[in-house]
Amino acid sequence: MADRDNKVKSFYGIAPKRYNKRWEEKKIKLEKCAIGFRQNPILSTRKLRIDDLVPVYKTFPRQQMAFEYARTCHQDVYVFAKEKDLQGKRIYLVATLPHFWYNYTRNCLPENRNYYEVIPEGAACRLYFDLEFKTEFNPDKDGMKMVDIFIKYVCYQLKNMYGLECGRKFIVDLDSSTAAKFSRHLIFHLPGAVFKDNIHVGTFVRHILALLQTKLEYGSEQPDSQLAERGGILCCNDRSPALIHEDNAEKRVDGVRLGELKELFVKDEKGSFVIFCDQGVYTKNRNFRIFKSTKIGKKSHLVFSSQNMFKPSPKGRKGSFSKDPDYLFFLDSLVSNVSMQVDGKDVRILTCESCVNSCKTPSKRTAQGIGSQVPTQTGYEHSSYPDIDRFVLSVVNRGGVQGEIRKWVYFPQGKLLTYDILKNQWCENIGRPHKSNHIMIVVDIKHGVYYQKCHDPDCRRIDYRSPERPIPEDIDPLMSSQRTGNSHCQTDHVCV
DNA sequence: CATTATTACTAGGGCCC
DNA sequence: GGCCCTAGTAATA
Ligand SMILES: Nc1ncnc2c1ncn2[C@H]1C[C@H](O)[C@@H](COP(=O)(O)OP(=O)(O)OP(=O)(O)O)O1
Repeated sequence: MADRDNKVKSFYGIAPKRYNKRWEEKKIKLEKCAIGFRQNPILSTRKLRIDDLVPVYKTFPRQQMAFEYARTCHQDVYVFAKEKDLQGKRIYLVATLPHFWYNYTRNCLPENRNYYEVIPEGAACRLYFDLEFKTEFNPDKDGMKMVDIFIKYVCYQLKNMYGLECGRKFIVDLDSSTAAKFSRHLIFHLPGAVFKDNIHVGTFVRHILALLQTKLEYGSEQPDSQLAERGGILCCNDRSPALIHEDNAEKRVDGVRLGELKELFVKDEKGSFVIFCDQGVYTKNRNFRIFKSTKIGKKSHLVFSSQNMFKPSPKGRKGSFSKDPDYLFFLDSLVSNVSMQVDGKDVRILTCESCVNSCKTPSKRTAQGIGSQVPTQTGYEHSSYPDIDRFVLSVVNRGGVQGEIRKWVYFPQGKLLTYDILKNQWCENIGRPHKSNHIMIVVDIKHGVYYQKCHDPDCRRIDYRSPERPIPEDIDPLMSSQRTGNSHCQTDHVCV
């Protein structure tokens, strides 16, 4: 050991005097160099810092190629799409966020900022909304007020279905409105939670919007409305679902007046009334326009709206742009930029699955089949769920006829409550009432939905079931039991 | 060389009453 | 003729 120390010492030992002058010259030379570099920095626009990532910025003509490349990157890269022409053709870009931001803000003129985030199929993401309507067809609509009402309703449902407290300060609110079109993008930062992917977000959104319609129809004096649910899209032919009786307009669902909810409906180009929330933006690899981008050829860049109350937090942000408030805002405005840990805690993964899809298995599981194995409860007129009875009556009292409950049967195994209906024989399968056969309403309590079946031999042969529709969640025993009785495991999962 | 994913609409064939 | 199913096309975001 001592031997080695000596060797090191002699090697690094005091240099002979004759070398001192040479060192001095070198030192002066280096200092001159340093002054030169300081005056003419090589990286004149930007200094690379240790916190910065190795740059990744590569374009591809096909989305698939971009994702294949992204998979080979060992860093946190994102796929963006850039519009090439007015036909909607795109090129795809793989980049780390700081390098994307650098080129986006420094090398790209505002009119060329035609970029979209590609929300990857299967990737965890935030709750997001595309809210829009044409001013031309809705000259008197107050978009600002509508967004506030919409947010209140969504927050009510988040609390209701997932127990989450949300509000304005957790919501990135971006505006892209023009004289012709009111247009907003909302991105929710749910405290400690993200959705499993954007398909689950879509199921959640369609579910709460279908419930919204049920709320508006429920208790209406004019049940024979033109309202029609087509493929889950809220739509009616010629008028707003302003069917609320005065008595109900002041009713509140957790601070949202029912009378306000009808304001969320607008006229579209075909003259139909539709909700101003676009339900088409929840598909695989959906492009979603980003902060400071405009559609190609237009001049409506997404900027933070005057109503925005979200403040980006610089906590944990590193790199050259960590002090650029727009960059921090950009990071928080992305739908798929989520971390799985917040403050050392795992974030909840929210799911929302559609029963309509999951029940598509061709196996014939009839309500009767399930009930045959276990004892069922049965009775007449009133079941042990008076709220559900009332709801079923409201369903069969549409169209100017007064349906009645003849008999109910409860199948505990499948949590199905079936009602035999008198005096209303309307069957969706044939689009008109049956002449002699009666219909049934089946309430699936577990999934919070109902559908119609009937005793007609033709309908039975094909095991006909109408499309499932949600039952109002405030009379839904499932929702309350999930929240109160099952706190430790299933709270994140909702099947609708 | 190169948009993508999904839904709405349409036309034609087979089957039943 | 009416209804359903299917495949191909158009439309939409
Ligand atoms: N032709 C297309 N090809 C691929 N993705 C598209 C296409 N058109 C729209 N998208 C994607 C990107 C959009 O951000 C998203 C929603 O569409 P859309 O509502 O028309 O635009 P937008 O919400 O970005 O702007 P705005 O509503 O202000 O016109 O769908």
